[in-house]
Amino acid sequence: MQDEHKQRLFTLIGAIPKGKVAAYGQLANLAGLPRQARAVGRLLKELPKGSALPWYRVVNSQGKISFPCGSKKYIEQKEHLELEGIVFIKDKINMRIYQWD
DNA sequence: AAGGTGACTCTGC
DNA sequence: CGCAGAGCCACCT
Repeated sequence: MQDEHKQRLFTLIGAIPKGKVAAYGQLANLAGLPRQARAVGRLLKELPKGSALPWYRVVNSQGKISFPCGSKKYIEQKEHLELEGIVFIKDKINMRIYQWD
């Protein structure tokens, strides 16, 4: 993946408003990378743990967290989101309401 | 160089 | 709502 695209993704993710979320595929599209939702996931995976990027505002298209329910990562992400006012129902959120745009 | 993998997504039952 | 199957595609072996 090109550096240019990585930069665009970083910028986009950093631009997600507090209290809103974006799907992997959505970000890929906005960055000019159609059909590369997985690339977004890879990028987030390689982030340093102390990154300032709001990686937790990225969920899958179903409005669910892409980690095994109950895992440490899962809980960490969920807490961040709830702290911003996002409400979980049955381990998922209402994308109609929270999706960025 | 061929095959496996996965922070994905869509469709259908 | 849940599970399965099938695309999809950059990376790693």
